Amino acid sequence: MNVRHQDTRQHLLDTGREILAARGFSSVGLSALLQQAGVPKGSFYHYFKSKEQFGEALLQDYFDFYLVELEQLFSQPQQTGQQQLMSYWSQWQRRYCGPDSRSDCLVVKLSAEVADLSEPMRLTLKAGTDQVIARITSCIEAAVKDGSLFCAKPTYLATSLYQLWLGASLLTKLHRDDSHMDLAMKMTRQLLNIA
Amino acid sequence: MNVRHQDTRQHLLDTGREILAARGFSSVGLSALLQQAGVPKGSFYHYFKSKEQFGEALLQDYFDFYLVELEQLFSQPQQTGQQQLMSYWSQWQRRYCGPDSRSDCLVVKLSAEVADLSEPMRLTLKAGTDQVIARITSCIEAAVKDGSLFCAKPTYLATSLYQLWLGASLLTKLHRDDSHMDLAMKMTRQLLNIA
DNA sequence: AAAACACTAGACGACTGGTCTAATAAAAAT
DNA sequence: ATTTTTATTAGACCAGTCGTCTAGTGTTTT
Repeated sequence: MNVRHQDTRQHLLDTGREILAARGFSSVGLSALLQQAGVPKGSFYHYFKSKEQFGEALLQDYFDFYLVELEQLFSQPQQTGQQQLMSYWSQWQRRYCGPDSRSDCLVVKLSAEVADLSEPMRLTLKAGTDQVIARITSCIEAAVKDGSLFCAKPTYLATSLYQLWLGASLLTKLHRDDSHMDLAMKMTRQLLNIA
Repeated sequence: MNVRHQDTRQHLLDTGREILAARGFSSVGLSALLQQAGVPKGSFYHYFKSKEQFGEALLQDYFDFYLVELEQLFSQPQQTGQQQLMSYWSQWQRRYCGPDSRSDCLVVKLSAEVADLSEPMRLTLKAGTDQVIARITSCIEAAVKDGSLFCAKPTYLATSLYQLWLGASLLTKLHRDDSHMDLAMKMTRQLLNIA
């Protein structure tokens, strides 16, 4: 395994994430990607066997990163489970607001477009979101155990909250303001019984 | 205003809605649309000045139709406000399930893709969803008045529910099963305090 | 009967799409 | 040092993109 090989490959994935998060999958051509990455066009098919497989790898890479980040957030020992949970939603809220309106959540940006377009990409998104929800669920369970939260069905709560924030993010893309994120936060507090 | 003029134009919009709901905006070429509609290419630019403006008209047409449907649902005098509301979510649930997996909700399908691509289309989607949420809100208000529902902030509730169902629909596109719709329905009942 | 208008036909241009083959550069092996 | 193998790139390729344009067909209106 050449190190430069991995470098270029990762560089393409990083650049791709940036562009796809802003412009979607179909409307981004390989030439745009390669030009921005500074990689010659001929090289692409050396690193990926197709654009679709590139998208799949990119999503996988995204979730790998996302889940590590989530793990860090949910394993702060000095915080209660409830606090850990809330810092996740706060982070989501923060990222989707402000003037840098471009969201970087690939789930929001690509799910609808890609689900009917590519089975491998759809399955990667499905597996990734399942893992995220599962991790949120286990954080809720921990919060119940440490007494910082009451919840009869952690799975349901985690899934519903994730649904809520996805929908709110979609509407934020239409509105370009904080209102839907703010409301999602309000509703989240309510569902978690936080005064 | 020629009647045949409106016919062909409407036929293009109908065909477009079908195709865009399945394949998105960017990945659908005019030729595919025109071929399926049986309309020659030369005609397209007589009715619409660009693909973008076509998309805008299509979304407007979609919301016009959707809001009429919603109005019918919410003006059944023999039903309580709560029942009217629930039949809306039931309809949403029904449409997104079953083996005909292709959802026909353009908000779910196009919002993320189009928001960063076309300002006119983004604004049409924004205005449309705002109207839908407003109509749901007024249904909730009616339900509060007729005593079939208790709710302190109808706007918040309507928006949150819409967010929830949007997110659930997105995940349904990834999963291709009923689970997320079922859960959204459970959570909806809970939020409306229905036993 | 003529002039005006509404609509259709599809070739065309300039360009971009993803993909692949053939050539080069680098590394390993002899 | 020379061959063999591998890693990487240049650019051709053609089908497809959106949008334009001219020529022609109908249909009204005058």
